[in-house]
Amino acid sequence: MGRSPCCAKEGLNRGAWTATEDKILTDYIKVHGEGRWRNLPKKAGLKRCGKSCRLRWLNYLRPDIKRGNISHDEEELIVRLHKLLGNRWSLIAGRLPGRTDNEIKNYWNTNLGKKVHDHHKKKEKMKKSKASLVMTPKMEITRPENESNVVKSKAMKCSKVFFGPQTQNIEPIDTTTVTAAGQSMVQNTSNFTPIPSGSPNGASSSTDLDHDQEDHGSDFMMNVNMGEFCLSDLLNADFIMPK
DNA sequence: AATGACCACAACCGCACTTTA
DNA sequence: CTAAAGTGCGGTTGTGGTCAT
Repeated sequence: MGRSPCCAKEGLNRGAWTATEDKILTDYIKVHGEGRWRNLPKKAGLKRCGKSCRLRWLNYLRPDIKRGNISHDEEELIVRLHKLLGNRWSLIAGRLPGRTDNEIKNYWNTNLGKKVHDHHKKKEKMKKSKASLVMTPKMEITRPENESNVVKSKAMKCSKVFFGPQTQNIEPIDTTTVTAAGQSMVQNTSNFTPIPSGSPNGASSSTDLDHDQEDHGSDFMMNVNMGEFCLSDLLNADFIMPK
């Protein structure tokens, strides 16, 4: 089915936004509210594509945007949420008040991604040196680098919950609701089992990026009620899938 | 001082999902 | 029910700033 392009490219401004454009957009949204992005530029008198306006507003002009460095706590939270959710930046951003998906994505790509990657490499090295000392055949189950136990991003908004065979005794989770903003919500989060730090299976320290050992549930699809997590929970807990 | 490499981040693009007529 | 419009999301690119040579 043919689709008209989101906006005619001719005669539209591109690139960095000027202060005047910002002001026009902000004023317009203050009066008319968000939404109707496609028509917004025309009505507001902006020579911009609607998408561009939306992005500018969401990532930069919104009054509740928190600017400045990502704190250590936020960083830890991002790492954990990424481990859990993969590249679903909007969901991750939803747990970090004032932060945008774009900001987190950028931060990940420039900082955390590298950190985690390096960390992974270190671990691989250590594993290898250990393995060369004591080598048993079944230890050679390897997984591609960076593979995580997460639902693939862009896979679609999960509205169904699927557990692998080992989870059959789990009570069915309530159906999910998807809000207009695309945030998926699950009413029941009890299927996430937070393991307190220091427990046999848990990571020893919340500052440690090393959570590889929790590669449980690699074949599950589930929705997460992120609305019920809070920062402290996430910082003090690791996630495993129920068995 | 000039310039090339690298980094950070804003903005763009295309696809997929949702809503509407 | 279906097609088209509207919107959101994640990946990628472009650009300005900083650092190293």
